[in-house]
Amino acid sequence: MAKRGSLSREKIIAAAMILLDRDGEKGFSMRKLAGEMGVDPMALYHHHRNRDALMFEVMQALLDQMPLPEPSGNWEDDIRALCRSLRDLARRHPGAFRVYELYDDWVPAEQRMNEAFHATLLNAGFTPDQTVRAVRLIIAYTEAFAVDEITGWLAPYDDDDRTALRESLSDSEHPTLTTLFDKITTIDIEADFDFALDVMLAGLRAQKD
Amino acid sequence: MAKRGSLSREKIIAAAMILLDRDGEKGFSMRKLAGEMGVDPMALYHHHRNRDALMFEVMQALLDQMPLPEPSGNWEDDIRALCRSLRDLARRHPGAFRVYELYDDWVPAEQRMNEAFHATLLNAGFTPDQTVRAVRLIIAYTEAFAVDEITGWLAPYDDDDRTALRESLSDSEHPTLTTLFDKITTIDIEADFDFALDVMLAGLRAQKD
DNA sequence: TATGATTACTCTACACTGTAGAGCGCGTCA
DNA sequence: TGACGCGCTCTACAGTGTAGAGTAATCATA
Repeated sequence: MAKRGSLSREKIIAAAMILLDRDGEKGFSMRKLAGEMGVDPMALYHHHRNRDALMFEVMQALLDQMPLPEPSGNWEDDIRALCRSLRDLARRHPGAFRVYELYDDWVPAEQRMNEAFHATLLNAGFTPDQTVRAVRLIIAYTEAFAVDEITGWLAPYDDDDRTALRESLSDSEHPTLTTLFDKITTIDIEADFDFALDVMLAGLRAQKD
Repeated sequence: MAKRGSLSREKIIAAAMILLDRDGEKGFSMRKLAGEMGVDPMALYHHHRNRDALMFEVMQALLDQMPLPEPSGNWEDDIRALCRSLRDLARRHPGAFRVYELYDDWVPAEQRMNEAFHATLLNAGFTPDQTVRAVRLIIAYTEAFAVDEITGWLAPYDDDDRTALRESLSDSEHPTLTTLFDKITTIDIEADFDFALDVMLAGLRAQKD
């Protein structure tokens, strides 16, 4: 039997996060986590009601780790910084972030981040309606981008992917994709992210006037 | 024993799609599908190598059902129409669409849609780089929006959600969210989608010059 | 220090997943 | 009629989450 103090809510949450980030969301199981911690699977249930409850705590811990950059006075810079911080969080904890994205209630810990986004835009002079809608757009995109990034979707295509794509294209049905083949398969992820932020911020700027 | 001709690749795909849309991605299982079709679970494996292979076929069928609106000559209208068509597809097949979103290779059938998006922007005068990046932005957002919509994330908050949100907010730590409470909980989904498209298109327009 | 209560853990078991491998019977062709 | 093969079923296994009962270590009290 494992030592008495070997488990605690916090230790389990921390270990779950490590396992998630190492083996991915699909690779996670309660039994595996218990094995990792040298303990019987059911021991975990003494500290967390069930798997979902544990995942909820992991998400809280995840979101608590997101740094909120200090407001600079320039709303566009601030939005950029917030988006980068969110994206970085996903890269630091890809597994936990995936869990967060798959979860379909909201997590109280997101309110810290939400407050920052909303305050930035509202203080910049956007109307309440614009603010709320703009935040939904920006966060939805940034999280989608982050998920694409951590699942390897935005890495430059390797040889297998290139030939697979080539074979799925017919010159007659996909002339544009054929033309753009090199651009599509060579991904500059930083430029992509910057481009998207530029577009959204320019669009928002236009809304103000 | 079930009648001989009761199964076929296509019938299984169609039945899987119906089951997915009815019970959701989590509610789907091979055994349940077999039960639904009045057949032993293993019978399905005679027509599809395994669950993943079947899901792949479902995604193909899904994407083949997406109508591509005729180009109008106005690139902004065309992008709007494509985004609406993609969103409508998700609403018609929420379960299957969810599977598509969770899948982490691409599906050949998406190339039809990709071609339309890329052609619209390239023909509108965007550079190849701009075109490729803009399409990634637009599709990433639209799909994220569609997922949020079909998972109920963008429905107006009910009473339970409102009180839960209220309780997770503290006036001192979340002054902006407290101020915006009504706007946040009253979601006008059509206005949201239009707003996001307006912003992205305005941003893209600005990139052209 | 002895005794009882509580707490932290383990064990067993169940219902559910996907799917490998063998078996069985109908339909078609020789 | 006989043989063959295709389409389906049966059984079984390893994996999942987790309920419920059992056990042992610790703490509280006398």
